[in-house]
Amino acid sequence: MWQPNKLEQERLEKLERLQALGIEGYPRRAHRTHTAAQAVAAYEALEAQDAEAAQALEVTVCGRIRRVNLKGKISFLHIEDESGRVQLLLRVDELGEATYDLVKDKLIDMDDFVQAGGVMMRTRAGEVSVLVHEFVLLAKSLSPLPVIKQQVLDDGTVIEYGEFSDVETRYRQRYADLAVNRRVREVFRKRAETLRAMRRFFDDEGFLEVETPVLQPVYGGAAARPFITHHNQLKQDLYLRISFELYLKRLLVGGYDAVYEIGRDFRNEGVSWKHNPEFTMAEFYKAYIDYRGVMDITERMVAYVAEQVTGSTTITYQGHTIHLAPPWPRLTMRDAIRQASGIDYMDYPDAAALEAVIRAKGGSVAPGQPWGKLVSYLLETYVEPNLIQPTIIMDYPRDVSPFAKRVDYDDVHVERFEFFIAAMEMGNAFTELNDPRDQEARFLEMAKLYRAEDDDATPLDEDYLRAMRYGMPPNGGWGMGVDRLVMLLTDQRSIRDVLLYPHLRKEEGTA
RNA sequence: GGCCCCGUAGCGCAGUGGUAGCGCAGGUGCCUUUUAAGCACUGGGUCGUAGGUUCGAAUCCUACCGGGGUCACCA
Repeated sequence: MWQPNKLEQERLEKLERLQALGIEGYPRRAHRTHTAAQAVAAYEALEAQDAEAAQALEVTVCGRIRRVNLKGKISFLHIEDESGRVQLLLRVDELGEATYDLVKDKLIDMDDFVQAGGVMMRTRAGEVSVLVHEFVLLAKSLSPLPVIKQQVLDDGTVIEYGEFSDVETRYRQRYADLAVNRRVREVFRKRAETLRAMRRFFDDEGFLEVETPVLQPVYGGAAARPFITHHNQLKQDLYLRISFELYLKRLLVGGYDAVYEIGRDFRNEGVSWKHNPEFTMAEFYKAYIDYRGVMDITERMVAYVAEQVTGSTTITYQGHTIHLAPPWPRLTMRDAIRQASGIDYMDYPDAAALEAVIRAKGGSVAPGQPWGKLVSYLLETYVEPNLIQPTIIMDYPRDVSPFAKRVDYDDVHVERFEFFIAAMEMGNAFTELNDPRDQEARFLEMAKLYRAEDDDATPLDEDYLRAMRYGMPPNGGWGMGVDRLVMLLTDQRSIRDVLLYPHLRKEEGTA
């Protein structure tokens, strides 16, 4: 139940006073001929040709009031729409007293949406403005937004005074955050551009965009705890997908050469600066290439998207200058770990020995973990934090990679790589296993390996094996955390800052 | 889940045992080219919640709620 505070009560009273004057607080219709940016641009273009003619440019603009400066019989308002801001010059002799007094008596507030019709002009101070002769309230704001003032310097840089920075309130009330913080709006514009650029890239490469089930009877394709839900009519438990992998590869059986999907995955696990329970994943599978082909596509895709979104393949992330142009260094996992930690894990072929040497070096790992997980621990601890420039780490242990093909003449490693940028794991890819007998064995092996300690052991997907038995072309597959790429391209430190509505605990007093 | 930090007016913050403050925003008045407009006057607080210690608590203690960080977890 809304309890209006003092400021809100004042605005409610203003709304009543407006209604008493016959002025609708939330009229049905609005009219606009120019965005703020278009109005200014149109005037400047005309002015460049003919200063006289420019004075006759009629516009009607709409937007939210972001600055109010009342000066007696003349007032300046700045309104903002998505395109930017434009100044309104209100004069009592242009508007008439009745309308002018709405502003002078502050029945119109900061944050209200208004419509203003008038002619474009330049003030004495030189600002392109609308000299208003028609002024209409479009929507009353009852709750004032946080106040941020800005100073625009001659070179166009904007200095902001006052802040709306409380992260909890910003995430809970993203609408207020967006309304007030222009830079936040910019982040989500770049997010959209990132997605567009990715789709354009894959489409141009001949991939088919597909959509596969979010609700799955058997989850798989990754190791994560799922969210469980239930279909009432079918009396069936369903899982929210943790990956798209197995559904996408079935499509290669179906005859598509190359497919991709961009969508939401759900993982019932911890929340952190790089984890959200639901997040955006991109995956592709392409027939007749191996993981080296996937590496090439990865490098080109990331460079292309960066170029499209930021204008360059060299970006700045949290103070680091990062070069995304291909080629990226490719290191085997064994070499990377050996160089960074001094440990050659091939010298410790069983889990107990590897665990012992990790402990001897001061590492802390849970006892009894599979060998491959210990190797992953070494990578995460010694290698990953230093991978600022884009780097491909390849050839992963077999027992943590149930969908990847073995490396030739190597019983330990599989053709799998992950790529890292800014010390973040961005994605994961393999030469995909397409032998149904091998795949079945790997499922069973994984179940044996993980059942003991993981309550989320990946179930065996019989239908996936059935699909594979019809024949699956050799293929390379790939998955990437899109949110992390957006973080990189927008220089944001937390995944929450690239999600419009990051997950938060339920607020007290709300349903 | 463990540990650490934070929660004071709409927003940003100060206040570490003795009458709750500042800036912006708000209200009233003045101002016909301002732009972080200006000038004068002025209202506004369950100090996250609940207990406790104390003559006295925003301040110290405990628990809880919410947030952030970090570790664990995330083949």
